[in-house]
Amino acid sequence: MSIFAPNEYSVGVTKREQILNKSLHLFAERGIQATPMSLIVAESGVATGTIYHHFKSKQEIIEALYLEFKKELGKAFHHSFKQDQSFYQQFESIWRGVFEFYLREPLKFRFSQQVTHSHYIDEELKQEGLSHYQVFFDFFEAGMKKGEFVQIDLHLALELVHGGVVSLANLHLKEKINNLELNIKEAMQFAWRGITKTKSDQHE
Amino acid sequence: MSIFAPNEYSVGVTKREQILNKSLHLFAERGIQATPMSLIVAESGVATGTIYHHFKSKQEIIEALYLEFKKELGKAFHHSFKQDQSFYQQFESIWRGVFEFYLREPLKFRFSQQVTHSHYIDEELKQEGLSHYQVFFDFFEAGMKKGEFVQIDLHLALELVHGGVVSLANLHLKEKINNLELNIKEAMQFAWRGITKTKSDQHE
Amino acid sequence: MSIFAPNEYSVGVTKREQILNKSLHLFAERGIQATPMSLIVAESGVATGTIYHHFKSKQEIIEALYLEFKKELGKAFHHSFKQDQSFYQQFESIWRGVFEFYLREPLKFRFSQQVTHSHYIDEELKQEGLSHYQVFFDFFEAGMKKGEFVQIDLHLALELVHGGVVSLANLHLKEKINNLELNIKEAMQFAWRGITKTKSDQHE
Amino acid sequence: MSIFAPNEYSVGVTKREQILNKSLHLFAERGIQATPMSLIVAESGVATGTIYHHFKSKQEIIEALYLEFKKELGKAFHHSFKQDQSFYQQFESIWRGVFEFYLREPLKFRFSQQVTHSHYIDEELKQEGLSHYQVFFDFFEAGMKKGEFVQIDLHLALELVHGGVVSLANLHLKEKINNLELNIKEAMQFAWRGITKTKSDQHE
DNA sequence: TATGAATGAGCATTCATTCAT
DNA sequence: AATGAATGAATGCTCATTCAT
Repeated sequence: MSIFAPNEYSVGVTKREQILNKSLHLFAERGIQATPMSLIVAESGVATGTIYHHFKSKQEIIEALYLEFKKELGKAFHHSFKQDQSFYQQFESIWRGVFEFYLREPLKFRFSQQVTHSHYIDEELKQEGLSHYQVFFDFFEAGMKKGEFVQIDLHLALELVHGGVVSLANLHLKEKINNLELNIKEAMQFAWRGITKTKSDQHE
Repeated sequence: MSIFAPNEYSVGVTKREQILNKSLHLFAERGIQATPMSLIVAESGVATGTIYHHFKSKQEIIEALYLEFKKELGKAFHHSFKQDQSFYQQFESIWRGVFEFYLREPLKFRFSQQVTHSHYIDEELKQEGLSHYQVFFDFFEAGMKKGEFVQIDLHLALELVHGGVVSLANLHLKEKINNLELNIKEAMQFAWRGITKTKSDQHE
Repeated sequence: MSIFAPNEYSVGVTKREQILNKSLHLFAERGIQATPMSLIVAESGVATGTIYHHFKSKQEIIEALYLEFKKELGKAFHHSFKQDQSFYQQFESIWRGVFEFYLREPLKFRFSQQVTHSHYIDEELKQEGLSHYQVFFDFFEAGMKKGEFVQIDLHLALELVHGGVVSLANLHLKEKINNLELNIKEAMQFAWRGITKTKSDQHE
Repeated sequence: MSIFAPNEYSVGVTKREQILNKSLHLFAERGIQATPMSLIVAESGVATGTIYHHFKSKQEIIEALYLEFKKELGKAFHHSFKQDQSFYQQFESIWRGVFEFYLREPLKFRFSQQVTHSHYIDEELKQEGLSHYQVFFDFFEAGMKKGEFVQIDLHLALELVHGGVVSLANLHLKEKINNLELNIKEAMQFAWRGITKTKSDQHE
């Protein structure tokens, strides 16, 4: 590839990035196991050896993508969080920040869903990712201390709230949602009601 | 196989069932793609040809297990539902019924988690499974009509409520939950608050 | 299969014949190697075991069909041969007899073509079939003795004459021949000129 | 592979050629269906993957060999043809050219016989090969126009003449022919008499 | 850094055949 | 005679990875 005749990939995109981009695409659309290295080679326009120059193995590509995803998800949590707001406003910021990240990066979202529920990433690596959620943990603990939120296991709370974001993103990306804005509000308030204390409708 | 010399598998278990049982085990514990047919052969104590006598392909085993799971999950919804009870009691029955099914059948639960987020089952087959949730849809619609539940897309409601059950089952099976009974109550009430109307803490 | 409810195969056709008929069909149309026993089972409406009750192996079915073919071809030679006719009339009878047999039984013809040029039938069995051509050998030898036919190796003569019949049958069955009657005459006279002595156009 | 340590195959023979050579050998001697890829691997001294690096499938090896054969047969037709000779001399050149090609390349000849009468090559690919025979078609048409040859379908003429070459080559390679030179002359003149017009011995 | 031919263990599947009923 | 579940060696092929250039 001459520098005088840059091809379609050469404009500021390194081979490493080409490989990651195409891998993400293929993993998300076809599934990880249905994406052989040879296909990544063919699609990303590099040679077999070049992939193995940048990544030790297929597993390492998966892990690189996973870590990148977790980092960006962490950012989505972090950036959308605004101090000096009401708990509700903070909650909404986080919820929307993550949801919008998923809609903005549907490939990364789908890839993460696959990886989370498969055996591609070992528990250890999954644990590492937890640090990105610190913002949520801090937010939720503060709410609990103030008596605004129910007393609940932090991890469980994260899963319950995050699960709702994922569910709506999933349904929306599958085009099963008609009125998106309305359902965003519903899903969000579902979680908000879930975590906040109410006096009346407690049972037992 | 004579009735006088039954082998270790012969007590009322057909070869077909042996194959399905062992496949479920291996899929759940090692992952589907990490389970070659040769391993199923070795573990289930049948010959290669016997597997292909009963199932057209590995894919067909996966689909058979998926359909079986969906059917049983449908039963878990159905059997735990008791008419002539308060909405809350009905809700709790369903929630607990499904949750208990997951704890009773952790292999099926794990297998379903894998399959749901992979490309092994096509959309069409996934749609078929929806019929099993009719009990929930009926229940939720009744609650909406009576003004007890929030107005929300039925599928979204199912996902939001079911997502909580899955989250807790997941954390529990990974031994991340200390006080199970307490967290069951919390997760359940998270969902109950989520779906029920409250007067005070609505935002906007 | 009850005697009160004979199925479509039972009218005077034994299972053995069903198997042979369907095998011939499948071998001719798909090729021998592309016809697994399981397909013969499915198409002939018998059980696997039944085939192996009547035939020791797939090879034995092929050989049974081959021998049947050779016998019928022998008959085609024999029956079409009429003594007390001119050499040309005898030649024409044989040529046409064989050609008509091929058109009457295209499946047997195609099967024989496959088998002749493959390794399914060993040389020994092929030799056995030669006895059926005795009629031709006798006819040709008589013609040579009378000085009507050229002095030529008998086997070669058979191949040369028979080859023309096969060529035309092949082209006709592939629908490459427009005017069949004309081309029959041409192909036949090609062979007749070939085997008969002429004074003029010998070279050297 | 260093030039200082060439292995036993490296003298100007690419892996691709090794594979084709050995495949031809095995196909011709054992039959195509009796030649598993594993045997080609073992005999050609390459790895399984290497075969599939050069050929998409076993079918593609067969097709490559078939096309190579057809091309060389075309050359045999073409090169042996000499303009400015009598029709008989042209005929003899072609006949002998093809016959000698078959004797020179018995493996290719046997392979072609197998393939021609099996289902390995589809009609379309067989049609493509016809272009190689143009020399014969031109020669024969010229002879017809000059009134030297009988009026006969070109394809049929090709088959009738070529069939004789094949018959003799076959018998010779099976060592059924004693005096080869004599029988070459006989078979050739059989065809020559067949295609040339004679005044006397026409019937009807 | 980059290339792509070469590798070979491993995979899903086929298929002729056996055998208990 | 007939059945069809069961067998397992063998097949064509895949695919992550290595290595010489």
